[in-house]
Amino acid sequence: MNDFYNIYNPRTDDIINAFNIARKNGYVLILVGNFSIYYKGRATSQISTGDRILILKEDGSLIIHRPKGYKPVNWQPHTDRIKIEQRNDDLIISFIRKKPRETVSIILNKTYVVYYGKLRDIARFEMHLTEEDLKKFLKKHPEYIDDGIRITREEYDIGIGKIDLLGRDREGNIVIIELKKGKIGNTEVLQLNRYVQHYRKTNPRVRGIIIGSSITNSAKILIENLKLEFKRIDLRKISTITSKSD
Amino acid sequence: MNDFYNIYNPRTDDIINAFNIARKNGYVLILVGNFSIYYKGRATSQISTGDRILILKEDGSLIIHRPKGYKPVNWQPHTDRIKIEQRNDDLIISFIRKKPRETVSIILNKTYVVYYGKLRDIARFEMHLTEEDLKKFLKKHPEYIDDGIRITREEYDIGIGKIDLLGRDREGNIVIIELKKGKIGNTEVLQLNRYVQHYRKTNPRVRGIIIGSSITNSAKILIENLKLEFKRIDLRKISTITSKSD
DNA sequence: CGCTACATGTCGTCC
DNA sequence: GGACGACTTGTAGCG
Repeated sequence: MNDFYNIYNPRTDDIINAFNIARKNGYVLILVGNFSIYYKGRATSQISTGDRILILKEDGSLIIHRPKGYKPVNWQPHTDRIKIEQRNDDLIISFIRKKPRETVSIILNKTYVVYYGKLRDIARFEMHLTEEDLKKFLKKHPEYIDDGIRITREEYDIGIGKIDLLGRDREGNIVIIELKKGKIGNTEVLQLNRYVQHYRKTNPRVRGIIIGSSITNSAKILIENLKLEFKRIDLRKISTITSKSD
Repeated sequence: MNDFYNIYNPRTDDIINAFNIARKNGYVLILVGNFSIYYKGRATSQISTGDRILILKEDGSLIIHRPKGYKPVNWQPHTDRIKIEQRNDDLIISFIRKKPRETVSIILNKTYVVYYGKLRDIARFEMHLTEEDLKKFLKKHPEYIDDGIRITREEYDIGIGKIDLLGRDREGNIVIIELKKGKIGNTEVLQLNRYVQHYRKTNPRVRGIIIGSSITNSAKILIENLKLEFKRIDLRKISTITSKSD
């Protein structure tokens, strides 16, 4: 990282300059300062002055953090335009997004430090133990779902939604399988039931199986009422098998 | 902000020191450097070296950002323990969370800058145009839902979920109202239907009304099939009324 | 662009 | 602590 600039207690000019240079060159800019924030868009929000961290990334994503909490207090997944205004002693910076129309504005009271520079990161991010992995595993090993099940389709779009895995059991029943990595709740059961109902309109021989690592009591009752099935499968336990056989 | 420390091209000792001081004093720490990341927990992930920004907040929340994108590449909503190891020339820092058991580890290749200090922010965050606001408005002005509706309950827990607003119309029907600030999809319709079914088990005279600013085609069809109602209400348009009458 | 469903979702809130 | 639903959810994937 050759180009990296850092300004302590920057003057208003310095801050404006920093934003302009960062935007022009595709730099990441970090500002730590004391400011208030106003948001207007799908919702509205406001917060008076406090010490916060602002990050403006090279692609225009904006994240503002308070000293506590995982989530940013305000943000913008993408900013199309930045407007900087000087009003008396204040510096007002507005981050504008076009769709949906949303604006995050900050009124800078005091800026402790601004720094900006080119960050280089071309690495590929890899994640595992996702629902996708579970699906791939069960497609290869349907016997973990139930004996005699054959998978015929994957991510099958039936117009009203997508079926994770579709198959047949050895009695010739259609088997609709809904996967969840984690715990099953009512929402997930209803999602499966909707697909099952869709098939049962034309064919009564339909089974619906929901797969997850656990289930809530309420969902368990719902499953029984709707004549569906639950199968407990923990992806983390299976992962050892996967790494061996794959 | 009196205590604010900043180290360029810090040595390994400096980095260890910075983390220790930050943790001890409840400081926020920001590190910009080149490092790889490993995550193991509910899922697993890995990414090789690249320039990234790490923020460790005073409450132990950890956020690691790449130079692009709104979302952090890795994170930890809370870290219970930080383990720092020196292995050859590498510095390995692990952020450990107990429940769920998850670990984010970084292997530092190069650290450009570390800074840490006390950030003070006691302001209250205020948000409006939320579903909560919509609910309050409609409780006061049920005529916006339909003529002759009287609201009797709010956030009414019926065991299988919570009904946003419960009321009666002038024909004596029970009216179950589900609110959404934004667009209605199938999930929301099914949620409402579940509550309606629950009531219809003992009483056939039940109406279900779902309120939102718009609706997907698929959800519209589903609503008709299930004999439910959709009412378009845009909170942003209503907000002018609210500000006048409230 | 609309729609659907995932996510290490996180987070509040109520039981 | 578990369950449930909102969220400025964001984001990918598909038609």
